[in-house]
Amino acid sequence: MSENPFISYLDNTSIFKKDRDILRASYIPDELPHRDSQISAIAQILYPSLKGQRASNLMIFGKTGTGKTAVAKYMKKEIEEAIEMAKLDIDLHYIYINCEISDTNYGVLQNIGNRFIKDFDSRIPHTGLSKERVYNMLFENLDDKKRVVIVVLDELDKLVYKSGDDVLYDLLKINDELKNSKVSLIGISNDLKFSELLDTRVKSRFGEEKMVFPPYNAGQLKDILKQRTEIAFAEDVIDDSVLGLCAALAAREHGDARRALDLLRVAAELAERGHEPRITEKHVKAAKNQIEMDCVSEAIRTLPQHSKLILMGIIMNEMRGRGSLTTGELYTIYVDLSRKSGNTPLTQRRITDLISELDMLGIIRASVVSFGRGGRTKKIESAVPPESTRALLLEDPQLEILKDYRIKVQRTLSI
DNA sequence: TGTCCACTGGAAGGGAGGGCTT
DNA sequence: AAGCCCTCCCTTCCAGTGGACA
Repeated sequence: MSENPFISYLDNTSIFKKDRDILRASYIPDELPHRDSQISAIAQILYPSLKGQRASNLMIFGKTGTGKTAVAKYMKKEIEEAIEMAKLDIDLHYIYINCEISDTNYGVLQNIGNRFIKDFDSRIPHTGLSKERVYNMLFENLDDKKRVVIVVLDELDKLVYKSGDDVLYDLLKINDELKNSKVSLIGISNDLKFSELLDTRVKSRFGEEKMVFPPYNAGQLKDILKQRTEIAFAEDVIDDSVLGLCAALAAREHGDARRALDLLRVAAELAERGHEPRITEKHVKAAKNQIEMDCVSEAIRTLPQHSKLILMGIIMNEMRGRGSLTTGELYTIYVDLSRKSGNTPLTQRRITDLISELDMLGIIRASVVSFGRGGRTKKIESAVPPESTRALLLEDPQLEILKDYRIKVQRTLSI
C-alpha cells in the first residue's frame, strides 16, 4: 500500500507557527506600523461620535496597499474598544462597505439598511424595490432609536464611476431628516481625480475633511513584513535580507503593502511545499512569478464567453506570426470564431467595449491610432503569453471546438 | 485647406431575469 | 396575475476625431 499523500505535509509544520492568513492584507494586526499619524488624525475627526454627536465626513485618498482599508477596519476595533473601556452609553454602528461589491446606489442603501433590520424576513431584497422605498426602509429602521452611525465606503470611486453619486447625496442629506440618529461618512478611494465627478453639493459636504495616505517606502514595508513574520512564522525561518527583497520588490510597485505580504506568503508556501526549513530569495523570486501568472490565469478563466472569443482571435492571429490587429479585422475574426463555436456574434459597438475591458485588465494592449484616410481605429495586441493562454482558453468546453481552427482573413490595413 | 476613412465612445433605450406590491 | 422597479447585457444611433491625401 502506498503512503498517505497528506502525511508528508502534516509532518512539515516548521514554517508557519500560526494561521497563514496573518500574511494576508485582510488580516488586521493589533498595531499598524507607520500609520500612527493617520490613525490619530482620524481619531480626532471621529471622537465627537463618542459624545453622541455627528463627526465630520472624511475622504481618504491613497494608492493600493497604502493601508487605507486596514486603517479603516482598525478604527472600528479601536472605537468599539474605547466605548467599552469608558463604559459609554452610546449605540454606535461602524459600518464598512466595499463599493466594489456593493457597486450600485441601491446596493449600498440595501447594505446599510439591512444592518438595522434584525428580522430576516423583513430584510431588503437585493433587487425589486424602488430606490425611494429602500431609502425609506433604511431611514425608518435607522431612526427608530438614538444611534450614531459611521459608514465607511471603501473603493468609493468604483461606485461613483459606475452608478453616479446619488447615494452619496442621499446619505449626506439624511442628517437633515433624522430625528434621533446621526450619520457620518468616510469615503476611501485610490483615485484622486474621482472627486471631480461629484456634484458640487456632494463635494462640499463630503470634503469636510481630507486625508492622503502616502505610499510606504522599502524600509517601512520591511517593518510591516517583520511584524507579521513574528506572529506568523516559527523562529529562524527567514533572513532579514529575504524580507528586504520582498519589501524592495513591492516598493518598486508604488509601495504596495498588499503586494509585499502576498510575496512573503506565497514564498513561505513554496518553501513549505518543497519541505524546506527556511524561506530563501529563491522562493521569493518564484513567488513573484507565480503571483503574476496566477493573476492573469484567473482573470482569463473567468472572462465572459465573448471576451474569451475576442482574446482567442488575437492569440490565434499572433500565433500565425502576424502582429497587431485593428478593431475591424478583429471583429471579422471574432464573428467567424463565434459562429464556429455556436455563439451568436455581438455587435461591433459591444465588442469595442469588451476590447476596452480586456485592455483595462491588462490582458491585451489596445491603443487608438489613426491611418489618416485609412481611418481611425485601435491597434490591438495581446499582453499575455500566446501558447499558455490558448491552452487556458481551450479548457472552456464551448471553445474546445476551436482547437483546429485556422484564421483566414485578409488584412485591410497594415500596421 | 478641406475631405474622407474607419472607427471611437457617449447616449438612449430594449428586454430578460429577479423580486416586491396590490 | 398584473404592475412596478431594479440590474445587467446588449443594440441602435450618431456626433466627433486624427491624420493621410488631393
